Amino acid sequence: MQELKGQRITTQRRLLLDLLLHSEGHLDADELYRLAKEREPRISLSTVYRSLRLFKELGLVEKRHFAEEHHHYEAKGDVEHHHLICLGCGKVIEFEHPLTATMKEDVSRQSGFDIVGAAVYMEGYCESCRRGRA
Amino acid sequence: MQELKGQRITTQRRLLLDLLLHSEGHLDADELYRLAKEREPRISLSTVYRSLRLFKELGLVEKRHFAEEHHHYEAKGDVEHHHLICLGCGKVIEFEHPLTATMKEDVSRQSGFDIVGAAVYMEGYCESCRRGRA
DNA sequence: TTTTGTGCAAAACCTTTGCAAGCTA
DNA sequence: TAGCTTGCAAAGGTTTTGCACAAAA
Repeated sequence: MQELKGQRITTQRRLLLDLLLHSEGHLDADELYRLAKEREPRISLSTVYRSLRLFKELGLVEKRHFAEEHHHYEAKGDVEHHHLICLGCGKVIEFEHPLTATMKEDVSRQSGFDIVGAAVYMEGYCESCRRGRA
Repeated sequence: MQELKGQRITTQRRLLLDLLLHSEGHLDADELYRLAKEREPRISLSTVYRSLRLFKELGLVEKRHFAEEHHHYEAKGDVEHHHLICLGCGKVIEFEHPLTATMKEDVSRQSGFDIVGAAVYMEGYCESCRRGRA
């Protein structure tokens, strides 16, 4: 665990990072806090928030803003992936798409920005929710 | 102003919608509240929140979750556009891109979703911020 | 031993809600 | 007039912060 460049490696940080890496993704602060308490009952919610901010600054996790609610955090994987959210049941599906790279280049060229990240959110209704609504 | 299908047209709602339509977009609730108070000093923040929720339900505005902060609201225009945010100065640039349509179709076909909306967020550093950092 | 991180409690925010009074249709 | 909408104040939920103690380097 060299990942915390310069920052101290504490029991709490190791535990939280571990939970983020091994979870299926999309944890919010409170869910992470509850999971962490199972293994480390004295951990505090402030520590969870402070660690998440640190991890984000170090580029280890990403902070997502899904449709309606609060923030979700997800450990950064190798491939950039995007999110499709069902407005009916809230299910989140991840996908990749080759065109995002092209889009990034185009936007970068047109705007003069140095683009460091791109996120695509799509929303709609999944098959079962659509059946329920029809 | 037929836009409020069935809902009552009040001074407050007319004012808020007007501000949203004529602003350069990306107002948050508090900014909108301050603008509205200049013209209607007795308006309350609750009314702003209630109206924003209503407008959103009617499809008149969109709620955006930019990089770090709280929600921003933007009147829905004719063309779907996306956002590029400068991590240095916070500037928000809007852009359109033809490939999003293709992407929507692909994702819809692969997932079986009926996709009703797509949003692309990119972040990076604009030219002047990049110069400052170099 | 020095510096950084933690837990706790309190504060700061943003957003929603209950209720009596006001306004729209 | 009947019912929806408002303003106010209070509550709710999430996130941040101050401080004394604990842990890491």
